[in-house]
Amino acid sequence: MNLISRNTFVLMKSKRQQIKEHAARLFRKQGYKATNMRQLAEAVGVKAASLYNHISNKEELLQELLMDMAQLFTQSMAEVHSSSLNPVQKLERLITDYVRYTVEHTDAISLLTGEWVHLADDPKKEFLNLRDNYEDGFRQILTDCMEAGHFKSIDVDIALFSTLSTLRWLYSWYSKHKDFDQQELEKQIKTMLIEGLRKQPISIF
Amino acid sequence: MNLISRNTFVLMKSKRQQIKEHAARLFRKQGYKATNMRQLAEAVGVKAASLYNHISNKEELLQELLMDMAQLFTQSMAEVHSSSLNPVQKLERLITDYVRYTVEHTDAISLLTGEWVHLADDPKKEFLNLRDNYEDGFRQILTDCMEAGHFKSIDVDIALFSTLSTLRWLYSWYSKHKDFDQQELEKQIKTMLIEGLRKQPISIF
DNA sequence: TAAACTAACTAACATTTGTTAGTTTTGCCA
DNA sequence: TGGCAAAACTAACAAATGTTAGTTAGTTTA
Repeated sequence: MNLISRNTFVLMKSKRQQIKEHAARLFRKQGYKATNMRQLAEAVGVKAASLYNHISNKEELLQELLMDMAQLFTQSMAEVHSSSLNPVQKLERLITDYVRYTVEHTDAISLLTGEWVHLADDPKKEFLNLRDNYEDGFRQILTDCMEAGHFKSIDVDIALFSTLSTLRWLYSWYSKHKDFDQQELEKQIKTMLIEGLRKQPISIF
Repeated sequence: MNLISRNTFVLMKSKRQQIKEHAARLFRKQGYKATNMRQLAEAVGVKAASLYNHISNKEELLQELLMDMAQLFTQSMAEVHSSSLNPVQKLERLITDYVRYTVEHTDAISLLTGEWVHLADDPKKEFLNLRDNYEDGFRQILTDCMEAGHFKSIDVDIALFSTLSTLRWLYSWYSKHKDFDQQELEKQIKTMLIEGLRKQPISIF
């Protein structure tokens, strides 16, 4: 005992969490392979060997960062799936969640696009499995939107890929426009992705 | 002399070119940092030291692969810029070129998104400079489209980012759909990006 | 045929890197 | 205050990595 006095501040992040956040920032900037434990240690303000009092190895960091994010998306999809929203509303919710995750976890989110290749076989499978499930859920919702007559009937895989591309790249755009209001960003992305897909623009009604 | 007898086949690629292509494939699959010269050598069918008869160092490979692609885009933009097409036609041409480059140089194109971070300072600046110029040209054309009244007036930076996201991610989609006809892919991407952006869908006319 | 060049090979190098062992410091609580 | 656990430090390791040196075999040129 106890967290309060040991860490000086009541809500102070655990050392482990601090390490993960510094790791996310470095992995993003330099890539996982190009980031070494001495750099990470320096960022944390400690010697390299001391990191191992809090983590078991380097890959564990990448693994947890990726899985933490994957869990968020899995949860987002589960909530949307079990809701009673209509397809277009479901799509909007997914986009809202994606924008929020991007704003709240910019560094970790950025790792989702390319760094998972450095995972060992088993965690890689696990990660890709979650990602595939998310994509399948997304595809299903897009299909529902089309079948309900709300959207143009373009190839659903191309629509899916284009939509996810925009969302997956968002962290990069957001990093250069941190001042942009989150609500406004969310609205514009929805306009771009949803109204852009809609058979008839809302404005003509 | 001469290339013919030395290489057995008249149109045989130079060893240097072969190395670059293997490098592109490995850099894409594993990342630049995670690919070592012994792996590359094995892929080429030679010992690591022998590579240095054809290249001067590892980074040169990445540098040339990235610059080769950057030149393609720079040329594409220059041609479009000096053409007499209208803004929407210009946009279509950029998309056509992008799809073609992606199909013809899938591996090298994939490196554009993340691997440039591993360049040394000077080549990195050079690369990012070309990329920025391309983005500026693209932004200008989107702006022209909007001002000509062809497109919705959404934030041009968001439209730019969303469009480029789709194009930049295309290599990933294409890799899983190699059978998809290039012309058809081009058409669908245009529909998605251009008709999707258009104020009134063509279908209602 | 002799000289020159190309491109392969083996061996080895200096660094870098992730990680461990062993030790010391720190701060809480009895 | 003395004991204890957490967490820091120093030192060192084994492996991996990019690259160079020196050599050799084969091919082209003079």
